[in-house]
Amino acid sequence: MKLNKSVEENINSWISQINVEYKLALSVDCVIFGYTTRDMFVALTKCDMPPFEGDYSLVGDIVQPSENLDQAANRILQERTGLTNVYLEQVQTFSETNRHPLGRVVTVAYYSLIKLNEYYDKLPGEDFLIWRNIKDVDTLAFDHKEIFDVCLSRLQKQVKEQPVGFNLLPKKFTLNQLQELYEVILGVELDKRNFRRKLKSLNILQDHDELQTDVSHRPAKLYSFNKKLYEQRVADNFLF
Amino acid sequence: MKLNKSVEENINSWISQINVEYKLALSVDCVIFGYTTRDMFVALTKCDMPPFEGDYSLVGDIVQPSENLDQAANRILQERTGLTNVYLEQVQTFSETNRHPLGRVVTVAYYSLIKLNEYYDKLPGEDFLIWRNIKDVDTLAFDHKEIFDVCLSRLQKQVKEQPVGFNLLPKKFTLNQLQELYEVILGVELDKRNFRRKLKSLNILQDHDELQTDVSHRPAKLYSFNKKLYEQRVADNFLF
DNA sequence: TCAAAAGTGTTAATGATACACCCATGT
DNA sequence: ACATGGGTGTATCATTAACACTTTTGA
Repeated sequence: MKLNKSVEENINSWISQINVEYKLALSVDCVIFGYTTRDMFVALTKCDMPPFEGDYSLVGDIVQPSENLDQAANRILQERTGLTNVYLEQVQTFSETNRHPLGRVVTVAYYSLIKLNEYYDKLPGEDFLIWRNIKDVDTLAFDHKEIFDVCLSRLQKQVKEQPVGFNLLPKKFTLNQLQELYEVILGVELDKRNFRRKLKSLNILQDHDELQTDVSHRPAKLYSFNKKLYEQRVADNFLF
Repeated sequence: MKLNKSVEENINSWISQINVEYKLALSVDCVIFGYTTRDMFVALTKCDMPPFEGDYSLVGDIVQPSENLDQAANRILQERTGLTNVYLEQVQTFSETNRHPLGRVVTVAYYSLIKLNEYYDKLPGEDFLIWRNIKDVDTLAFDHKEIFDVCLSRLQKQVKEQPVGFNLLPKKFTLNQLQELYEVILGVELDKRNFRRKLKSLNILQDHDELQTDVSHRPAKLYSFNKKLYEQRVADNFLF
């Protein structure tokens, strides 16, 4: 793999990890989706690598010899957000030979889902991780815009087929919060009554007979996702 | 990556390609599905690598420095079957650190679809590639059984959402041939009248006003998949 | 004339869509 | 009392599922 000389001279956090003796480096790039009321964000970080200085990139890292891809993705999540037990989903592997200026880096894309409300105080400051509204993502370093688009499409598909959305809400939530989440992810408006009928018919929500507090209007009932009901339903029929 | 000494000593077709200086090798493994009337096969090859001597494995190879993953998959297909322009779909990347006895090999799984009827005479002999009925796949070398299962599930899902099945049939086919294909892939029986109504309503088939020949019963009409109609339909609404 | 697969319609059930008003709470 | 979001039902339409007989051809 030929390296551009001017690129080789630029030392940064990546070059120390890509031994030019390797034929190939493997990395994991995470599209970290963070949700908070009515807004979906993606975690970005500033890129200091030519020719992408000043651009933003997804967060990623080289896969270490001792770890598999899921472990690498979890480590990256932990290092960048401090969070463990985050929902992670492998999406696709990107391998264009010239996709990385430092040499041959094949990257495995993951998306992950984070409740920004709940964990915001735990998350590092703005200069370490930038949370960009997904509606405002235009260009990114490397092929990261393509990776972002593919991961967002995958999320949109999965949210219609599997109960992944609950990873973006607090344990207990109202039906309207859930509907708003679906609307933000899918970028469409949904009918309130049809949405409720649909979700209740799925029979995967647990009613806690508990109400919202601290709202200046009629408080809504709180529900939670019941994994056991879900698995039972999957075993019986299909779902969604 | 520590190598088991007894394994290191066994020279075979892989060890020459996995330089122990690399931290990691990247490979592509293909689940090559071949279809012929009422039967779906997968291409296997005999494995001579301890501890899997005598087992069968999927066909795969190391990704070369000059090629991306799709190119590697196409090359493997070409080398093993002689076929080009084969339908290929990247499925998932497998990365357990101990999945390969010779060291760290991360593999990207693809599935591909081949018309066995049409190309059977072009395919290499039995000792080079073994075509095993997918119903008879039990154990495979490495983690290849898991890869096979994941790829088969993916095919079953995609065939319900996209027009991939047509890659397994000759250009012109009868509606019953198409139905049999779906039944074999999905492992279920379908209702003839409902199947026909459904497919005609999709409006992606072209009627050639042509009949089967050489059959000892009433000949069926021949249809072909019309890509333009399909793309138009995708542009308008959704599909399937 | 027989065997073998081709071809064709209707009904019932289910799921999806469209749509408007009253309710409970805090201020 | 008012502003805010919470909560509910019905009618229509589209899709899916279940089901059996006649037709055409070659042997």
